[in-house]
Amino acid sequence: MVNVRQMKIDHDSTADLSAQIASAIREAIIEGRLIVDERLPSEAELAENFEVSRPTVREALKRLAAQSLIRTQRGATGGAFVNRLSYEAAQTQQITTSTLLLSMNAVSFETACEARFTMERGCARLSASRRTPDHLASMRAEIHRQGQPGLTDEAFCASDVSFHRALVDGAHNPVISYQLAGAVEAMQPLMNMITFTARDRARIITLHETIADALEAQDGDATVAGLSALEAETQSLAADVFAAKAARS
Amino acid sequence: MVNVRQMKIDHDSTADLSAQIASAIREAIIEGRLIVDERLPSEAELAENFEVSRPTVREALKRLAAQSLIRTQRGATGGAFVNRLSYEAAQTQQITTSTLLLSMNAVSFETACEARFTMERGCARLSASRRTPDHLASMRAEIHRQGQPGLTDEAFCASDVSFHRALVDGAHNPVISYQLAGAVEAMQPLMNMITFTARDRARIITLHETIADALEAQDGDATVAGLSALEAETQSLAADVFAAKAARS
DNA sequence: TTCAGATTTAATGTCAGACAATTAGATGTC
DNA sequence: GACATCTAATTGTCTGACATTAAATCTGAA
Repeated sequence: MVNVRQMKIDHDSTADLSAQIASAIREAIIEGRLIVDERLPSEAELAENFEVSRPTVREALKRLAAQSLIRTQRGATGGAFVNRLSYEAAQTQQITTSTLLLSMNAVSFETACEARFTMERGCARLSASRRTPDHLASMRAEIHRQGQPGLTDEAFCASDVSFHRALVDGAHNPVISYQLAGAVEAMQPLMNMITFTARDRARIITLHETIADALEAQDGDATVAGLSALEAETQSLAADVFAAKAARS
Repeated sequence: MVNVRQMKIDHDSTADLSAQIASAIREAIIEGRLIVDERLPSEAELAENFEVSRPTVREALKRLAAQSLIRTQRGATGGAFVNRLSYEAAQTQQITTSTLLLSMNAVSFETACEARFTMERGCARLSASRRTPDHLASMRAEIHRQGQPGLTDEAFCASDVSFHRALVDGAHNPVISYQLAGAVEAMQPLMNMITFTARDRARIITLHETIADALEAQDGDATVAGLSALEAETQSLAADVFAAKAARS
């Protein structure tokens, strides 16, 4: 099972050697030829096997480390080990990628918002049937926070994100939570561009309460309806804000 | 706007210098202090600014390159440039991460399958109202392929994935397509563990036809119902297969 | 004047060798 | 047996050099 030692790369290719090496090892991990917690050969050995220098091997390993595919440990029994990709690490990456994707591609608020609510509605029924008192309590706590005077717009948005994540987590399916984390969190920078008047906040809070009530009653249809109403409210609010901005400039 | 030149790191920290440098630059990109296509200072300059050697800077840049945050170009006017994260690159990353997450964490077929169908149902209504003849044609083509004799199980699964991606793309929302790509594609390795009898395939194909018909009729409710039936069928099929496997061992 | 080709130059890509820092385990001492 | 020390293996970092690439510049001839 010392597969890494048989891997070869093409020295005549124009591509970076470190990129090629990283790809080769990445493939081995994805295909299961390298299993979780297995130790890779030392940097010196890898350098010899691939017939490159140690710095080149190190660049390749750093690429893999950036994707959380490996971790490194110093010392006598140290080395590079295949990492178990945790839900947490995967979520962090997902959020970073989603956030950048939205901010760099001029994705309209409308499109991103629609995506988020569409997927949230998908898990609304599951959440309605599985939500625990814990999740309800988190949601109620966020609603309460949202109503407090003196709250900045940014804090209001952050609380909104927490509210929605609690809703999603209520489905008790870690894969859903992971997938939706990106969609929910990536909206925050876009939401932060909006100024919420007291009336806006009141309307949103009322809808949040409607949704929480529906979940408490384990009423899937009502939860979906509440989310749709919230989407409509959010979209119209954003449309007003962006129209005003466009008019000013 | 030469912000990178003012960034500093903590040389006394136990953390890798290259990781610190990568984080600092990553933050700058995420926060928009470095904009798309902007050129970073040369490796030599970065080394001087951060007070580290060039190899250390290079390791940091490779980390960022692995996340598609930057690209590098050789030559006189070359350097490292902030990358526009494309939907394509983001999707590739998402699929890799999702696939690894499922394979490394012993996620049950049941959980992953539920996640996928839950989110697909979310976008079913959008797809029903927006699908184009193109999408319908792709789906019909995949259904036809699935019915061909001599098709391997692997090819059957691949076609199933294509069918579902066409359904998702029918929503005409790139953010949804991106988010669901991971959920849909990551199921493939799990599906590949199943052996499909001719009768199994026939049942699945019938359900696929039901779904395609519902989409063609722009009937959201029927699409959702079709997906639910397909989920039930898939789950019971998988349950049988895994029960048989457990009994044999 | 203009264009093709050679030259320059500024970058990244790669290499070799060295030393520092860290850590597990072996060794030795009380 | 417990504790301190030494040893060895490994990653982290540095220095300096050369190779490769590609844009910009210069040069000379049509």
